[in-house]
Amino acid sequence: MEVVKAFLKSLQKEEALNLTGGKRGRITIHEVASAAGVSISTASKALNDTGRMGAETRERIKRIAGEIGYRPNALARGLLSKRSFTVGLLTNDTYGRFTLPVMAGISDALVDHGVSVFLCAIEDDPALAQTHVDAMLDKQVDGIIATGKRLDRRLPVDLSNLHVPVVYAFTEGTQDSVTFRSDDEQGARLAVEWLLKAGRRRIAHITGPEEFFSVRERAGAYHQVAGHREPVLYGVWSESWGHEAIGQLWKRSGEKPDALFCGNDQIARGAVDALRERGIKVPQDVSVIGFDNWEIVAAQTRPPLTTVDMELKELGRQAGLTVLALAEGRPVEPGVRKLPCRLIVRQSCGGNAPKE
Amino acid sequence: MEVVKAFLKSLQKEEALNLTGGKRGRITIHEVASAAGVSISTASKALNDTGRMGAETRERIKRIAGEIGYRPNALARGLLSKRSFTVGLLTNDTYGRFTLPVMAGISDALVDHGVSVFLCAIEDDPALAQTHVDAMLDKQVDGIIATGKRLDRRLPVDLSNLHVPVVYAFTEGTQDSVTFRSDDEQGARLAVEWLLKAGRRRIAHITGPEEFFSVRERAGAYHQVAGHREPVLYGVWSESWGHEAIGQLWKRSGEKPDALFCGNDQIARGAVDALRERGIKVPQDVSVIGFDNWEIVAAQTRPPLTTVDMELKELGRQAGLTVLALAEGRPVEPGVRKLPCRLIVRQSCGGNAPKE
DNA sequence: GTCAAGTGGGAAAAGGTTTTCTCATACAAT
DNA sequence: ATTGTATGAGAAAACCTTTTCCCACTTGAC
Repeated sequence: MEVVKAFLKSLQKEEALNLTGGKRGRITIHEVASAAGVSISTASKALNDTGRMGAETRERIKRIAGEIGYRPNALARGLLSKRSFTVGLLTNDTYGRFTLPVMAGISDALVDHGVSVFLCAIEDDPALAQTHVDAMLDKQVDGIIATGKRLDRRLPVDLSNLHVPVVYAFTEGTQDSVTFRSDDEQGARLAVEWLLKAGRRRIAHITGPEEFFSVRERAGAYHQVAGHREPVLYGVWSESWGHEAIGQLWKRSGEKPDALFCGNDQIARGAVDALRERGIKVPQDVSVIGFDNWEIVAAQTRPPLTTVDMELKELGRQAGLTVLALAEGRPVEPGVRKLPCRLIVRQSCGGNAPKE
Repeated sequence: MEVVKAFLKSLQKEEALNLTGGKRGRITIHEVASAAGVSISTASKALNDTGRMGAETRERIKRIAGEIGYRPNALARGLLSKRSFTVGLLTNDTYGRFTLPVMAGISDALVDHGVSVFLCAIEDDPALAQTHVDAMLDKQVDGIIATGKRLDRRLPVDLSNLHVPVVYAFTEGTQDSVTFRSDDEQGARLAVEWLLKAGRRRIAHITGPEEFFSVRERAGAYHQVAGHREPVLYGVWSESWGHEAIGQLWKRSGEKPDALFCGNDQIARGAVDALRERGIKVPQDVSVIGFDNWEIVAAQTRPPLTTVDMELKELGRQAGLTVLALAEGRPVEPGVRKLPCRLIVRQSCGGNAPKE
């Protein structure tokens, strides 16, 4: 309601603006038409390469439009076409660790199509989420992409019966929706196989809380590939847990691990630090591999971490293209699409950098 | 006659709606009007609390609108009012370290006003930047906020002669524009004074590249408050530089510093690690203070870093409110506005946690 | 009984664009 | 000369709201 009030006020102000500086009033297709001495219909058809007209007329109109700096009003166009060339990105990942790459991918894929992206950060606040969704719907977004920080959690808002397409990326979607996620199992396999290939045999797995779906998936792949040689240490997603886990492992009797597969880069970093404090050399004595490829952590660790990248930008790109396809009415098969992870080789494992 | 025609038309539309499953075609004010048995003008006036009509008529229309789930089409509204309730955020900070808090502040301030935010990440690519700006302008944004990762650099695109208001936040603006930035001088003073208050006297300053404006400003404040007791070590913004700087300092003859004021949290972290490796205790032997309050770094350091927070979210909030004011034609004094920093007390300095 | 003022509500224009339909001209074929 | 057929271009409707008139009716006063 207060919105409307402000709106009234702004209308009054506009005249004042005209008086003060004449900044208002964009160039419309009417200006183009009258400058070219044609009707607006002809101008429109010329600019959109539709309709029939003389080639030289078309060219002339286009030229004039360019010269006077005409740009079509997307609001008017959207009103008619029911396409706003706008999508919304909804996220509850306040920190942006996952959202930012996804966002970059979406934007990257859609900017060529003239689509802009509303970013809405909702912090697990259902009311805020609903406010944002309503605002986007009012603005006639062509679609919504929901993203989060966890594969097995929903956003705190129901997106299932909207009249615009919804695509889920890195968060749990509804039945019959399109969902993009990383293939954590494959990523974990990549990591463990790399350690095996480096000749390591006693590979430990230090990871996050067991209730995370991706933790269980990665641990499963670890068990499968590594063959249960070492136990899995579940904890939290922090450096200090990585540090502490090394304490636990080295307190035990028997042979120590010669490799660590860590659930994320922060844990890996904590572990590497702990190993250094014990005088254990990475990668000579112990190889360490992380997960996430969070540059700020992985690249700044000494030595820099070899790690698994979930290719979130590519994930965002595909989510963007998919929501666009849906918006244009092209058919898209519903279901969960797993995108492969990629191993980023740095120096914490020995081994060589990848060819590419 | 007219009435009958409109009625027929609406009937047809409704049938079509029912056939397709009801997903297409949002509810418009026409539906509200016909459901309430009034004209669309009356419906509009009822919903906007304008015009004259019976109180019970107004209430009835509002109730019906609510019941059938009417939401006004922002495109149509915007076309008329020339306000889209949309602003653009332009950033070249790919990593999001600075942009994300700023974005959060903007969104936080504007969501109550029904304004949504386009996020455009341009990676120092002028062509990409222009594409995004054009797309936003076409979509009739009410204003643009430009933000970056450095106070003394411009975005690679000229925003000076747009017909929408532009506000700069954490990036260099043009003459006569409104610019928000952190008060790095005050922030640095805060840090050094805190160290002095903790009884430290030999305070070293390890910081980033001298060509950064904020580096010089912070160093200036350091000199002023600490009284030149120790030299300034300029380097790069990385942990390894912090690590190396400790090497340089401790290689020198004479008394060692008893406190470090670091140019950012990464440097501080590198320094803390280096000190620990030398068996020097933080904060008992040396107090360390960082800058940025980048949680992922500051909170995970052992011990967690006391650091200076630039209050970027508040900065974003003010930038958002300012661009809104400008969009509504309210007068705003141009110039640079410095926002105070805040000291976040953790454990790397001794001292107590703040009261609040 | 007429007039003025007040009240409740509607018709229509406006905003910028696209699209469908119609019209006018020219030219070829009959 | 008449019909038929391309061809080029314009008029008008449509998208959904808001806002500005304007009309019809009631009431009270003279």
